[in-house]
Amino acid sequence: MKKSLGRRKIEIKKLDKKSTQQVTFSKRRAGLFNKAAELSILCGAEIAVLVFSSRGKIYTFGHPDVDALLDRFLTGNNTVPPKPAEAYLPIAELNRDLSKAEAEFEIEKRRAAERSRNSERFWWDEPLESMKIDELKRFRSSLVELRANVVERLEKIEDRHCVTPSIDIAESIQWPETSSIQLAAGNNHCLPSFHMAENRSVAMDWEAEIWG
Amino acid sequence: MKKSLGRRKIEIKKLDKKSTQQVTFSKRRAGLFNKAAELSILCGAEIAVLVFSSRGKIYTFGHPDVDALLDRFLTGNNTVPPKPAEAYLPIAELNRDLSKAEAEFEIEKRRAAERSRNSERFWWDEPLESMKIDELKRFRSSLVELRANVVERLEKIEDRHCVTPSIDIAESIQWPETSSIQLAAGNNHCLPSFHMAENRSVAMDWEAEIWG
DNA sequence: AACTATTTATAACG
DNA sequence: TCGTTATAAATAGTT
Repeated sequence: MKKSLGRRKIEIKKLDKKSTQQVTFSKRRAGLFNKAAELSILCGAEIAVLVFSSRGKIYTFGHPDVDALLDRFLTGNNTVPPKPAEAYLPIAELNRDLSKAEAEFEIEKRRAAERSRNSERFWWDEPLESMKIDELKRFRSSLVELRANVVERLEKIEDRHCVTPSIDIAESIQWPETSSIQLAAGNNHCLPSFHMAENRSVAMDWEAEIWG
Repeated sequence: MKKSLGRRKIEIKKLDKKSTQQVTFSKRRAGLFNKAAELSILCGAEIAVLVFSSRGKIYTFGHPDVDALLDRFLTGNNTVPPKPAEAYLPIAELNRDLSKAEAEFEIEKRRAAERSRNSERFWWDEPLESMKIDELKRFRSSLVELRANVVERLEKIEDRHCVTPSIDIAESIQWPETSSIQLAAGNNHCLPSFHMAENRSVAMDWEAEIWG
């Protein structure tokens, strides 16, 4: 007899139920750190992982040491085989044939910034094709964050009370050579409830607006 | 007939064979970044992952932005991350610019189509790894979700504003002060993974994924 | 870079 | 939060 249905497939989108999100956050954070540890051991890689929970709590994993890795990353003191110089050069330097496009893009970007400044449009309305890929990722992230913040802010207004943002001490994982991996457990605070839109026709209108 | 023995269990220790290590590094690094992306989306977490290969090559994953997260971590300024001022404009202005933005968006799309027709390759047309395509899929669904939710919340707020005039909604939702737009190009720490290049069919798949 | 047989991760539940 | 279980997802070895 079945004691459980077992694992079910889920869509990768923000979990609406806070309890589920909490559990999933703990489990997957542990899984992520474990994957990072395995990768570093198997391949001799050095890895730092920083995780900020939606409530601002920090969890880190680092081998051999988070701060050392961050310092190495930020100062560029990456003295082992020098990374390709192009990795930190402007895109325009990558391919001369694209210089014209690059210039166009820069101009378009300035225009966009100007428009945003004038409130003629919003940053999240920028044409997607004018962004490079990591900007797309940042854009997406901003949207997700925007949504979270709008919702949270509206919750505050509706509930007529303020929520004090918490500042938590980082729970860090640093591990000595060849030791077994320790995973820190953390507790989360409640998230503002978040409801999916029920008016799908409106959603589809929006979708059509963006995706044509 | 068995075409392979399938996955074998391995001990988590440094891989001795270089070729194996390289392949494993690529596979698991992609897996790690994917896990990080899923966790950040599912739980609204902000995550930065830095990976230094044994040869010193740097790969990073960041949500929403590696540099911003590192800065947050190092400065201990672990409050709610700053958002573009535009994200907090009065609600009344949210709807106003949509049609204009849509029109501009259409123009931008046509320009892109034109470039495409001329076989003018741009750096953002470079084919992506499956992982990044996956992220873009999630990006799109996040967009749709965001729009649905914004619309829903605005409708709710409008109703409430009529019923309970004790709170000035528009003023409450506005953010005090923020400076710059996030659209400006930052460092491109993920560049190594953008160098895959030269598979046009994949690029077209990616474009189709976005423009549907 | 594909392909599978397996191992590993994890969603739902108690 | 912890344990269980069934299932989804990742991936080691091979081609």
